[in-house]
Amino acid sequence: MSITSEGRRAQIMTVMKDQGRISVPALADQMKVSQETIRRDLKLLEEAGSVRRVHGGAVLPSLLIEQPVTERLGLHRVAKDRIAARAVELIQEDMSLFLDPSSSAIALAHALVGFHKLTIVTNSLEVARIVGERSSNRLIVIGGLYKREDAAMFGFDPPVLSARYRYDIVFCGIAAITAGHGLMDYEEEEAQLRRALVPTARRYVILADKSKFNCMAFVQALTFDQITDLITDAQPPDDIAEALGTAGVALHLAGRSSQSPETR
Amino acid sequence: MSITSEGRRAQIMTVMKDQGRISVPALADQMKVSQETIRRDLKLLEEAGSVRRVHGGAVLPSLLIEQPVTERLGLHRVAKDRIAARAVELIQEDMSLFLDPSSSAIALAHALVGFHKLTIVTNSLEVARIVGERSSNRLIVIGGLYKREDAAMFGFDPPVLSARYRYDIVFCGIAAITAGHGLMDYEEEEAQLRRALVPTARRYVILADKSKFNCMAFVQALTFDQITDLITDAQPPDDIAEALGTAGVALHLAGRSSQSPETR
DNA sequence: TGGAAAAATGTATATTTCTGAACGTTCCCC
DNA sequence: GGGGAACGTTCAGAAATATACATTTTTCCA
Repeated sequence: MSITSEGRRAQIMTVMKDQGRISVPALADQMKVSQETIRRDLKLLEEAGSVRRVHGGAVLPSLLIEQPVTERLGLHRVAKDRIAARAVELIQEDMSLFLDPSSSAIALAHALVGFHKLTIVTNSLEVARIVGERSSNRLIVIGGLYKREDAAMFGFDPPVLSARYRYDIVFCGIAAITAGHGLMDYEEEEAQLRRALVPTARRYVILADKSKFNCMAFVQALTFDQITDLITDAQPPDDIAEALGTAGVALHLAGRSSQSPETR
Repeated sequence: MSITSEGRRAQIMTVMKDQGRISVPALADQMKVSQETIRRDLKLLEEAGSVRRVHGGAVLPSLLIEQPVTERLGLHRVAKDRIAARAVELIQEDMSLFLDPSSSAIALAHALVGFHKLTIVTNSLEVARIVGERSSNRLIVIGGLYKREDAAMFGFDPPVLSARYRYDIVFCGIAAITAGHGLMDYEEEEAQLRRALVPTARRYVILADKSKFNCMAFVQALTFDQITDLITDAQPPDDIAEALGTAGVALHLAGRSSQSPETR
């Protein structure tokens, strides 16, 4: 069947995705190798993040994610909340908004409870849940194939459907920003969605905490001149600030200062 | 089923989320391990914050008890769980299923965690959330305008999209059943969806607890000869049973017998 | 094409982890 | 306060894993 060790590991992943979990003896029997070899394979696959090892075998990591999705927001939660608060200042009743599947957009969704007459469009299951449960705004959900990593729907509909609408503001998160490469994502599908939204947006707002500056991701999603606003929580590096200025992007700093300029 | 201890704890969590509380002896009996092992599992799960231990067993921590749609599920919860357990018996790996936005379908969604290779299509946000979080099955969400009362999407897509697919089984709840009027809904949109699904279904299964018999609703959604199976928790009245028989609908009774016997 | 180095695999043994039973303690209910 | 059920602790056996080393296979350069 497969002679190389690499091929065997690929086979293991096939079985894993098929069954969700697998035991070492079962794999050894199936692959006609010793259990030790299987353990070495699983060790490698674990280091690659493809599986999670447990006593007796291994399971797919997705099966173990049990924390509520609200927890996943946790990484730069305070920063995202501040950014969301700043984003709310751009919103007025009766506007139509698009929220993408990013943790920043989830934070923003939470902050929308004060509004009642917005039209909110999203392909994020989490954003839909929050808006659907907690506000009286109009909600339109974009369907498609569900991607577990993003907790969102992709595939056939997003490009088609989003082109049907015109948004007063599109809110998107982003994986990475550099002066040279613009705005980047980790996955092509997300990048495609963000590009498809460009012509539909009167105003295109990127939500990005400072950890996104000057790191890299795989896919170039947007250039600076395709967006209109960037909301972040710290002054970006000089080269990025200059690129933003050249492209005419409005920079909003979210922080204690911008919360209430008055001494109140 | 699962040999690993990790898998057993995952199973315990499944039972927990299903029933809200569980006793040590019941779990030991169900998992075929000693009560001591169960106590160790519960200890670990408590440390992880997944359950709260009480004398005699464990309960879900109050924070994890969902209120929105699960509230509705509470009404005839035990019956719906039994019906879901019976419905699972009709399902096999690799099947394609449609789940509608009904509390019965939500109960069924919870019961699908044992499967890994299903294709599940739904326009219910709640079903999507459950399937998306807790299983590795393929999930396709139908988009549209969100209706708060149903926690589901309706409007432009359901009739179009559902016609794209062919389902091995369509599972639907229903508001009311009488011998004379067939299967009824409260709202036209739900009825439209259920009618639109008829030509796409190889098998059309209605999930209905006994409280649905001989009450009335506004919209006639389906006739008996449009469905193939009815799963319920009590023998229906004679006239309905006769109508089902005439239309060739298979009647499945879900009861304690088809469940694992509980000492409680 | 040898043939040695490197990688992969198998085997043996030590170590860790898991499990169940025994026994003493705690808690609940009458 | 007492009986019984539930709980925690400890220990030994079993299972799984890690480590060390021998053996085989592959690679690749002279």
